[in-house]
Amino acid sequence: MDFDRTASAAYLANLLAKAASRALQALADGAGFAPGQLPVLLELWNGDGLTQRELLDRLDIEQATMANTLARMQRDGLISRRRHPSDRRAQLVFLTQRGKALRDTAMTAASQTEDALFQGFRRFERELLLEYMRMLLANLGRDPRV
Amino acid sequence: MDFDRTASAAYLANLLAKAASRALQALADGAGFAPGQLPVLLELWNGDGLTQRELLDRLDIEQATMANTLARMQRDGLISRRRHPSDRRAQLVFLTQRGKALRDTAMTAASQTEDALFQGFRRFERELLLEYMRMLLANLGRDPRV
DNA sequence: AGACAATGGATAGCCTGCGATCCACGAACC
DNA sequence: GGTTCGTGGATCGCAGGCTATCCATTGTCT
Repeated sequence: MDFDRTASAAYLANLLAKAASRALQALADGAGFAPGQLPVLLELWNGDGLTQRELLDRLDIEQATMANTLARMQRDGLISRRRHPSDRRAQLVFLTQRGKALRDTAMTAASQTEDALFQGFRRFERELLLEYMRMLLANLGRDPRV
Repeated sequence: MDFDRTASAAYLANLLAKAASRALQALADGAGFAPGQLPVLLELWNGDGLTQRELLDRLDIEQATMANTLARMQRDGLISRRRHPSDRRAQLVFLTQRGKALRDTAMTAASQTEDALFQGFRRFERELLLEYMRMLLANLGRDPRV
């Protein structure tokens, strides 16, 4: 009883995540952000002034990871944090000018990565693949909700 | 111009890799190995006594990562290393009894993870999805060769 | 008001990934 | 035979995941 790695969705997903991250990183390096920061940036471009908790509710990463990612983003000058007006435990996360200015470049980098991935795919194939992936996630109880 | 994370293969692949790794880990923890060690174990069950270099040629990870993974596996008592008979730079990697004994448990854990992933999929859908994922990898120059 | 539970975040320690370096040995070439 | 180049591995420093804890504050309940 053998186990063929190349017939394992878990293994291929792992390879794919690594490869896509490297591809994105190649574009992101010059722009001044890291792949792991993109999801956070996407949320913030959609409206900043959120607490860490609110960001957490929108992304599928753990609180500890978020805390570290935000710390790196602050170090890199992408965000700043201010005290919450009424809850002294919380902070609000805002984009800096640099963070805001990154938007177009980063969006382009993300789109280019997607396009590279889907070279040679027909539209319906692309849609189907995405749908399958969402089904796998749902099977693991990870609905990429909304 | 928005960017919908849930319509991004890169993002979904990332989620999928994380979720699958967690699912596998839940099963692997009791068995005594870590998810990242599975690919190496699979190669070694297929025939041990390889050098680090030979393992590298068969897996898609970098040398530094392999060195660390092997160190952890040795620490955990899964492998042992002996000097290469004719090349004093190299070492040969062998499975310990514990490493060999893990095989059935680990294979089962891997299969169960795959089955969980593909719940509700028809056979041809499963095949198609795997094929699409391999195509994406090929587009990034990462043919999971052989 | 006081006690206790719940919540926002930070931190520590681990795994898995990467690139860059370094060291030791082997191979090739004068 | 010596110099130079290449190769097998280890190590460092960092990103980004995770769980488990801890701290401070807020909320709740009597």
